[in-house]
Amino acid sequence: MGTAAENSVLDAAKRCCERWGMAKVTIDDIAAAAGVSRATLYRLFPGGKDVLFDALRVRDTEEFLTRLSAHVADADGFEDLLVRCVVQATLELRADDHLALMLSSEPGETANELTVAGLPRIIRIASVFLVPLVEQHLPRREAASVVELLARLVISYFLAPSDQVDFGDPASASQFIRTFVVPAFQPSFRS
Amino acid sequence: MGTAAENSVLDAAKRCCERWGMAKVTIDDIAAAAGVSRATLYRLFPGGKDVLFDALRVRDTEEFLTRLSAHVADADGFEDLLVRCVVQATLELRADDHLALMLSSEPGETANELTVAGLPRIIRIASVFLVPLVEQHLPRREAASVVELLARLVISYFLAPSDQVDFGDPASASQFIRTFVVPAFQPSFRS
DNA sequence: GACAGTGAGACAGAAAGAGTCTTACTGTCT
DNA sequence: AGACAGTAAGACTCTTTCTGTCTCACTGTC
Repeated sequence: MGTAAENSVLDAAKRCCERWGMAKVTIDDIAAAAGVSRATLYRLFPGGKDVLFDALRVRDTEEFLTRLSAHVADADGFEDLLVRCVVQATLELRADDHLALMLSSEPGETANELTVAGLPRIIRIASVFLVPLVEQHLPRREAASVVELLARLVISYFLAPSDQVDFGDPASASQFIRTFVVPAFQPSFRS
Repeated sequence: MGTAAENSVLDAAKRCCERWGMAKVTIDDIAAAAGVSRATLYRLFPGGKDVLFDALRVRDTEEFLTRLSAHVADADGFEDLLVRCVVQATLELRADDHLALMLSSEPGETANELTVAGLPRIIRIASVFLVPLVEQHLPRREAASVVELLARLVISYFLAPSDQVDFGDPASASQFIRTFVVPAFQPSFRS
């Protein structure tokens, strides 16, 4: 529970993301939507990304799972959904965002505190199998309507380290990064 | 009826606008969504704005009226809808776009061929009187969800000068502005 | 083989965004 | 009344993105 102004900003950010998608939202959009000035927004949050980070976080695992299953029902299948989610999230998020998300499971947390075992399997699976897929089909950006969902899903997974998915136990965080994440950002992948 | 590539681009542009809103769509978005290169896109259309112009045009008056009435059912009322439309469209469109629309009722048409009498009344009134208003109150961008609708409606009005909608005959342009437009820019409306 | 059409992407200039800072306004406390 | 904190507006600089043009390599057709 933050202040009224904080909640106003976070709500506005959420609305903006729903309307335009995370990648298209600007600070000015959020500030205008919240009815606050940019100065106020920067007083409440360190930077623009922090606003989105907080706004899109799914703190309630229950809510997250509910939302997930709702979308699974719509999709052709679960695996298909996973593919689409991670493809889009990977294409939408920039490298530094990705790493930031990788390296912190909570906003204030440092990379050292990361426990790889806490990372949900979906990310690992997706990272491993999606890179070649994307390289092959390279649709860059799809016109899909799941773009926003993806980013939320990925973030949700990262921020719900306590959910019961077994990650399979890669040896260490750095190995995980080297194995799955770094390749995803090779030139050929990014096209 | 254009070529297959043209239609592909126009469809893609339409989808992009639906997803992100007209103001957020880029040439690269459209090209990627259409599966064509930027070079091809620029060979088919003089510029990015022309793509949107063609994509968002409502050629079929019947379709336009159907869409309009659908939105009227959602809105608080018809007048409210009009106000929101013009407010938002004015905020979204930049001045030169506005003028471009003012000066051509068909893509290839020159300004000289324009017959002012053919322009639907609401647009003419709104365009003339809204610009100074916006400049004064300058709320920049609003958080409304009708952004996309607006642009389409405005363009639709321009391109369907023969449609039968009766605007209730305000006594004069200034009265229309005072009655419907000015209140829209009061602080209470904006939050 | 000429050739038109295409995708990829380099490039420069233009536009928009991020983050900081200054100014002025408003309400509260003393 | 005066100090003071919080805020809106927007100027400003620096960075990023977008636009539109161009070149180059590839592909299929005549």
